[in-house]
Amino acid sequence: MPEPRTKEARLFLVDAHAYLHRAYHALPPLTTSAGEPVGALLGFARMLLALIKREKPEYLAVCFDAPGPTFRHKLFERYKATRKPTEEDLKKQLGAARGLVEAMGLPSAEAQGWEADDLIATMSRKAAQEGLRVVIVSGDKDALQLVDERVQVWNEAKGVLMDAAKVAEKFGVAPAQITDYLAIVGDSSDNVPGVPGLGPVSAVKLLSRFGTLEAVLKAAREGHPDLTSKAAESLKSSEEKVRFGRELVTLDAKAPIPLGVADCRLDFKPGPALASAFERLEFRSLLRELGLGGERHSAPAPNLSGAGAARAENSLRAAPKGIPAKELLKAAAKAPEVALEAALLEGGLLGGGLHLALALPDGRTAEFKEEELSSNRAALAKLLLSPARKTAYDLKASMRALKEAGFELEGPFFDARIAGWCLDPSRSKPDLGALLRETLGAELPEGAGPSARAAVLPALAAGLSEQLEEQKLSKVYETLELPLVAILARMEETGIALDVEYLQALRGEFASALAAIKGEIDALSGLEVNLNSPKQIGELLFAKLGLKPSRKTKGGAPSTDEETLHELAAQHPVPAKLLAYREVSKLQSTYVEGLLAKVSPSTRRVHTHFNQTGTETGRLSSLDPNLQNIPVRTPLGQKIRRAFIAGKGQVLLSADYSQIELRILSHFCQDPALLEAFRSGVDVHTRTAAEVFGVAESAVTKEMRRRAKAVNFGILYGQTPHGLSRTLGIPMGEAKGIIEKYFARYRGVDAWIQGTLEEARKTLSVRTLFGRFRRIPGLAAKNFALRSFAERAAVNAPIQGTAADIIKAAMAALHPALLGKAGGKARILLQVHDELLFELPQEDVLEFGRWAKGVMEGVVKLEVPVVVDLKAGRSWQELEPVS
DNA sequence: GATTTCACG
DNA sequence: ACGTACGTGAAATCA
Repeated sequence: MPEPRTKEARLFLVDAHAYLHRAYHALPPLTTSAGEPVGALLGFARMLLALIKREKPEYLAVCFDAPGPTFRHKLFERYKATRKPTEEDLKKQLGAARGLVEAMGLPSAEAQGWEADDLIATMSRKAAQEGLRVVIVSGDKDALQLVDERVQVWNEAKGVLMDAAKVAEKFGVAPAQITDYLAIVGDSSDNVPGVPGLGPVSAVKLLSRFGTLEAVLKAAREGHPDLTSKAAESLKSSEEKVRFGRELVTLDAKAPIPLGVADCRLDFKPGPALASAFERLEFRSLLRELGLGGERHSAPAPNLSGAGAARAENSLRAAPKGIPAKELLKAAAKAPEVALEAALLEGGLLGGGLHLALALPDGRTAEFKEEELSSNRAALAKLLLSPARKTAYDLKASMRALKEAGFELEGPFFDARIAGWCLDPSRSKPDLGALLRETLGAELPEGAGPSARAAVLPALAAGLSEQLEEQKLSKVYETLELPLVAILARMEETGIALDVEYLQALRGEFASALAAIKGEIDALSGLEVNLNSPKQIGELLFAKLGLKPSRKTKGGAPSTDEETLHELAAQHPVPAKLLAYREVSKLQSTYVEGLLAKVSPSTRRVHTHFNQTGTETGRLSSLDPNLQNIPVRTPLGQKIRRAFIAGKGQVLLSADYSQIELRILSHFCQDPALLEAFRSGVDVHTRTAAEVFGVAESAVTKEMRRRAKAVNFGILYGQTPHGLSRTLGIPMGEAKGIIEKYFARYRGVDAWIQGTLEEARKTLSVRTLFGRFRRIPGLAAKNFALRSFAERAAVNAPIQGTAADIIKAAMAALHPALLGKAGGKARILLQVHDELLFELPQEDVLEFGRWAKGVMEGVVKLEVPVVVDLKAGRSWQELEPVS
């Protein structure tokens, strides 16, 4: 049925405490100049203002919990007992919020002995009866019981509007059944007990079979055949508790509040009461946005001085001003810089439409959608290719969206997200607002659209540039990171071909294997457990089969991981079967099914996304799907790798840096023995084995080499005797002995580690060979474990990070050929930390391979040779050395 | 959403 | 006496 055309008036109901909680945890602990905490209040006010601006509700009520106990506390003294006591700062602000809402002139409700949820239920019923639509702003599952044809629940944090259909889709029950559902499933945060052993799936099954909780309980009492005996027992023994739970989660729509629907009519005009409240709370940015004075700029920008600061201030002060697209394009012709934010809107079968926002440094902005794009295509295309600097937050995303819509983008570029990450790589989340606040001390309005986001970019870029300069990070940013953006965009767009038919056959093979193993385990153990559940496996192994748990997990449960299962395999046949099951199950779900689900129907290839700002060390990461962790170590795993193939007439070429991290270590520590090992070209692990175990290289056994290899890797990670003893499965004492011998033979390594730590403790940070920076605050920790963790990270980061620098520099150096400008036919598909994977015509392998090897090896000069190995073949699994 | 496990370099 | 290798992302279960 089509939606009614006429727009009905809507009542928005807001749970004040939920809003305040969200704001409290989302924002840093801001205070007024007098030290009064106001962070949550600022967020709260911003969220309310954003809601009003965006939704323009005809009616609104902000509902407060009353202080003091409610009927639920009397009902169940442990109600919410598991919740942490409210922090003192938040408590103060909860009290002040009522006054703030009043000053803002917004309708509000509160009733002694009642919770905000009950007031919302009450108001919701009243309004629905009077024919209004109701939108409850809440992330709380309890609120869903109120949903009906007129009432919806909006989960703002997730951006989902829940109606009856969505509730059914998400939970599998009707809104009227939500209380029964929650009573069965339970809710630990509200101390609702639930029925032990019954989870969401069982709850849905039971409720759809019997309709109501009471009917389910009755069926359990009567031993109804549709109930398993286990479920019936559990239900019977928790009958009283579950009824209690139901009462706890049931909202009471009979709260005695004088507020009527008519009282909630919203006529929001910021007036003097609001202005004086905001002034007292020192919400200057809000005052300015509402046009209520506050002409003084808020906090001075932290870490910012000089010309960049002035530029940033000036251009931020210019309020964003929307102008027609045509006009902006004309003005942009003379501008040195244009900021942009592009995205593809969700679209139909023909793909989504482009939505582009442009901003000039003077604050003028324009939005381009279908109409503006089609009537200004030529002028826009020209601007995007012009020498004006293109500034973005996540340039690669904008670049790809533009490309999809047929627009090429040419440099120079600035990417604020990458700049922010270079300055502090722990800042990895996509959050323009936080970056703006930390860089310029300015606020991005809540829910700012593309225009508003683009408008702050020129100022932000100026601030970031200045900081990059100050922190000596400009070179890393400009020479390693920026050139990578277009390369990664191209790699994502190219994708890699998958042998889909092969994978489908593999899916069948794995499915039978899984069923077979499961059958064997069931037979051996005499019961059925979910082999995917570590909890159930633990019960099977340790309770039923009586095996001895060896280690515990972080959460205190007995561990069932691979290492444990290997140990247990000596005692019983089941653990070995479990290991086999785990291996196949992992390959099936993550790789076979995971990859098949990601094959693009239009290209028949998979297109990963490279996150350029996702690690603390400078590496890339790959996601959706992750193509940097494709199996390789086991024969079954190699079957997965075999699915990655080259296109017709082409081959895959892999170029990987040999032992790059150990070579970097030798460069850093200048240890003569280690340098000599790499200069002589011997197998470094064999050499280490000979040194540590005091034998000739020719006398090194496989086991000796294996141990030496573990030691070499261990060094890169901040070796400990315990760690080595575990990876090698040898006693601690033996591991300790090996490490001591290593450090005695390679004295320079230990000296470098100690020197690196000493230097790092001074600045609480480390740098790579190319100058990439990482903060390591944990070095100052009092807690031993935290500090040790930080020390290992401090040793590892310069090595791992330098390796990342090197391969990034190589990619930038390969750039012209990769973009096909030099007539190159090779396309780069993937980067896997020390490996680049190309696709190219068979006949070009030798020539291109030699060239790429030369570029990769020559991009950095170390004290030891940098060596790249080439391999090529039809699939990623069948690679043969290229000579 | 947190926990556990496991794939890679 | 502390509790361990460094860096990632994804799937499944369970609360």
